[in-house]
Amino acid sequence: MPPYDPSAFPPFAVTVDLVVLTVRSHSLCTLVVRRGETPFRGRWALPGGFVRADEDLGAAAARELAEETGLRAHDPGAPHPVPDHGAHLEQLATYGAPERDPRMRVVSVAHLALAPDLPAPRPGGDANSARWAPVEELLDQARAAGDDSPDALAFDHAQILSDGVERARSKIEYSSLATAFCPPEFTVGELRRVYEAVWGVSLDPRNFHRKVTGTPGFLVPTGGTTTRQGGRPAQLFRAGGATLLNPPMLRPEV
Amino acid sequence: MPPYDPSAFPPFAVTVDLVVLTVRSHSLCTLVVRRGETPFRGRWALPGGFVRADEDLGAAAARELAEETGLRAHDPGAPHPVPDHGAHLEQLATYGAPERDPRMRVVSVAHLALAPDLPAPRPGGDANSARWAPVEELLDQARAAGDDSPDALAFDHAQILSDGVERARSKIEYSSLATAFCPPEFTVGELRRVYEAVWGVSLDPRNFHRKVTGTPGFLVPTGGTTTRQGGRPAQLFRAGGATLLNPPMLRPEV
DNA sequence: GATCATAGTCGTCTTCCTGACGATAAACAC
DNA sequence: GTGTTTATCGTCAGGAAGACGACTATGATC
Repeated sequence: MPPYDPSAFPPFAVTVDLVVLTVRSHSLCTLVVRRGETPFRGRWALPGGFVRADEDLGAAAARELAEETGLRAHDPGAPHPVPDHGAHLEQLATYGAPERDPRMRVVSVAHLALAPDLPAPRPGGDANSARWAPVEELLDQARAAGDDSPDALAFDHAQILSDGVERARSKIEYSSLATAFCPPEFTVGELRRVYEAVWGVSLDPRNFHRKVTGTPGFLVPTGGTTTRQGGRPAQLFRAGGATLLNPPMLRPEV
Repeated sequence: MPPYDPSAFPPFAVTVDLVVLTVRSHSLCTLVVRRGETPFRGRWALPGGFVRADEDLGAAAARELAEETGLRAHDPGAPHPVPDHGAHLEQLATYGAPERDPRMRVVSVAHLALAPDLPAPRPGGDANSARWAPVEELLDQARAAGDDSPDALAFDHAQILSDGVERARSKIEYSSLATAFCPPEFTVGELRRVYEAVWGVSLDPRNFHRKVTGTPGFLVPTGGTTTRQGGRPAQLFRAGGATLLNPPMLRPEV
């Protein structure tokens, strides 16, 4: 089979960028790394890198995630849920404006990862340093200072982050995805605090408890209890097999 | 600024593929073109093509859509809705498995377009011919005959089509997107038949009427009436400004 | 022109879900 | 013990949806 005519199409570089979200001290945080190279040297950016020649897009995202955080990604397409507790990873969207990278044509396939609270990030790859930053802070900076401010994220990463956060906010409404922010065993209160942090609202503990325990297949009790949040001991649960929440959890109007 | 080191990343070709959906004679249909070139010569495929060197991804999708159907795409990011009746166009997902194209590494950014019923497609580009095919027929063939059957879609297009249909099915639940399948003025019954065709169910006309007319901003009456569906004359409506449907339209369990 | 078929529109009733909130339970700190 | 914190159960009113009856206005058929 003859190869394609190389003049028929221009060459592109393809990268993956990661929006890694977690909940730390009651606020939604994302992983950012400081760029050590031009362009945008010294600015914060989402972790990411080039897709290798024989690598699938999802595999590239999983590799970058492991390099930056040590997390193993769950493959949503796997026939059985992976028993150990890795991160949820899904494709978010693809960004390919011609001038988004000043040096050449780069198309970036952004991915969204949701992880339970992690120890401080281990710097790796081309990053001088890495940190968990509250998303509100990052997005407010981009809105207030403009994209050219030294506090703003590099490239179009503010847009990618914004899209990723919106995806997470809407997806926990109608799926069990919020459990991806929790450790393997968790209490109803811990799950409620995840919703509160992601949505930036406060929820009625009694109605929330009724909703999540009344949805078949959403939570399965492990039998244990814990007092790690203080107060009366709470039942421990694992995520059940149900992935869709029907009817959905309603996000309160602001 | 020095260019990137070319050895740091492998070259990719980037294409856009289109899932163009419409409702014809009470069933959900998609546009497919017959391939005139290897690979998969003679097989049906989704329309698409290479992204040009200075072209944004959305612009490439809009260009391909216009070439294949003559439709102009609405830009969802535009500050005001475009008054004329083009198609809804949005990015769907990106497919980049290393062997998805046998000749070289191709990453395809799939887009989803929703259009009102159109005249027979005009063949264009590299397609020998084009047709509207019922999606159930196409997907059943892929499932029954396997991907190597001559009836199956080329490349991974059965997967892309399946993802696009699922996106459309879920998105009309909580948005006013179903109006994109309708002409500029339409009746409640015509809108209901769109939902019925996309979901493959039948809906109660009375409850549907109550739901869509009771949601503020969803439909605005034009004052006219029509009897083009037979029976009692029905009020004509245009799509209102509301894009989100809250609470959502509930898809009946199968 | 009467009858019929077709489609549209308005109501009613029951059931389910949610939001608001009272009350009780079981731990810890002092 | 008292107070504080968190968890859990229960009650009640309001809203939305499913099921379905009733009526209306057109064109088609006899």
